[in-house]
Amino acid sequence: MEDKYINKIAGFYKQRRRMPSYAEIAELFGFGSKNAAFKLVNKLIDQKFLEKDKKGKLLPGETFGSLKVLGFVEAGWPSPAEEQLLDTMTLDEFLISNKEATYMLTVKGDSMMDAGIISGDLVLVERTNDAKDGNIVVAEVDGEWTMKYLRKRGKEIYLEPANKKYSKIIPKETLKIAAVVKAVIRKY
Amino acid sequence: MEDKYINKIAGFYKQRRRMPSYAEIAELFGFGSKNAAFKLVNKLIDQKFLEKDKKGKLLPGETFGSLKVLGFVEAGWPSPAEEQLLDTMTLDEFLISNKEATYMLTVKGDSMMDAGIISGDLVLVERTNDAKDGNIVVAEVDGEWTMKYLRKRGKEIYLEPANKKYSKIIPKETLKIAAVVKAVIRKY
DNA sequence: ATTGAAGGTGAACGAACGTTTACTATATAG
DNA sequence: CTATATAGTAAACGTTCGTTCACCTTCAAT
Repeated sequence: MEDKYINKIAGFYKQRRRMPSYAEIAELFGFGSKNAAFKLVNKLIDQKFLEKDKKGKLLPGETFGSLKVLGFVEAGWPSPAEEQLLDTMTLDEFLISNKEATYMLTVKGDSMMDAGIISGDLVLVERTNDAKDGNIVVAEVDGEWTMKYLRKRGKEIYLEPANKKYSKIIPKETLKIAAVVKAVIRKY
Repeated sequence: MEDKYINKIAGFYKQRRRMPSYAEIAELFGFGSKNAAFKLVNKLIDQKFLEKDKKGKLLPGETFGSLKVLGFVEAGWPSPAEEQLLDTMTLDEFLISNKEATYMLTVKGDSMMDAGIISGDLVLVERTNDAKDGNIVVAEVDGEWTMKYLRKRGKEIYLEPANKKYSKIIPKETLKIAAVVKAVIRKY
């Protein structure tokens, strides 16, 4: 019932990238008075769709721009009543810890196939200097750029594909690690 | 140089989930005057870090909460100068078209392994009624919930795993498709 | 029939808003 | 040295802000 209210406000937020003022909410719903908007908003706050600053500014509530997270659905799909209890989250916060240093790039080739990374996938990588053994890294080895597992065996450092077809790469001259892979994303 | 300015403003935005006013920006940097903030902001707008409403309200600029998107790094890592030219995007917008109907759930089992979906992965699914042949779907078949390829061969409808170890599932009684998989996410 | 929420209008409040103008100090360039 | 741009203060502007109060319907419960 109240869904169409949040939808309109969420629409405003999506388009304008900020929350509307009370006057704007009133206009949005065709109210003649800001007070009507004010009362509406207070109800939506009770229902956790919106939040308010200590300065009175509106904020998107918890269930606003966020995803519903299910465990696995062996028990069947949750009913609307159960949905209220679901955890929520935003993808950006979940996947990205350091925005400044995070990049997205496209995967080519099949050398990481056994790790579930296939050609066309997107990877989120973070520029960092402390790549650890076992991390998947983007690196420049002897002048060529690749994405492989990083292996450290004592002093020996080399790269290893996740595909039996290929063999490990031991740097002859230089091995420069540019970034480590934080997440893989495949979109259909 | 100017980085610390955006960082502070971005910090405010992250914490408070809205943009600061000029008075708040002034306070943030220890300015005694709103005008100092005003001038600062105009410079940051020139540099595309911020944007402004027609009402004068501040908005996060294009390079604000968004990811830098690289092609593939065969050409090496972009220099700071080249970075300015990179495309940017937010994950949420990229992955989610219909927030209301999108859920995230955890994958169990290895039946979709050959499609690059392994146990522990997260999948973004969208509740919909028009699943097409070839889609990966979350479905209830004869009372059990699974995630498989959907196959339609004329009138015949069945589910097919992406793993040679398993064989296709032809529903004896009921096949209820709850959602189709839109994206796969694996976090390290 | 009376009461009492709900849901709306309309006006008013002080405070905060974005913006402008005028002025000062401090560098930097010619 | 002088001119000029830069970065800041300070005060004032009209507007919009969130909020409140008084009032009017409509409709359901008592």
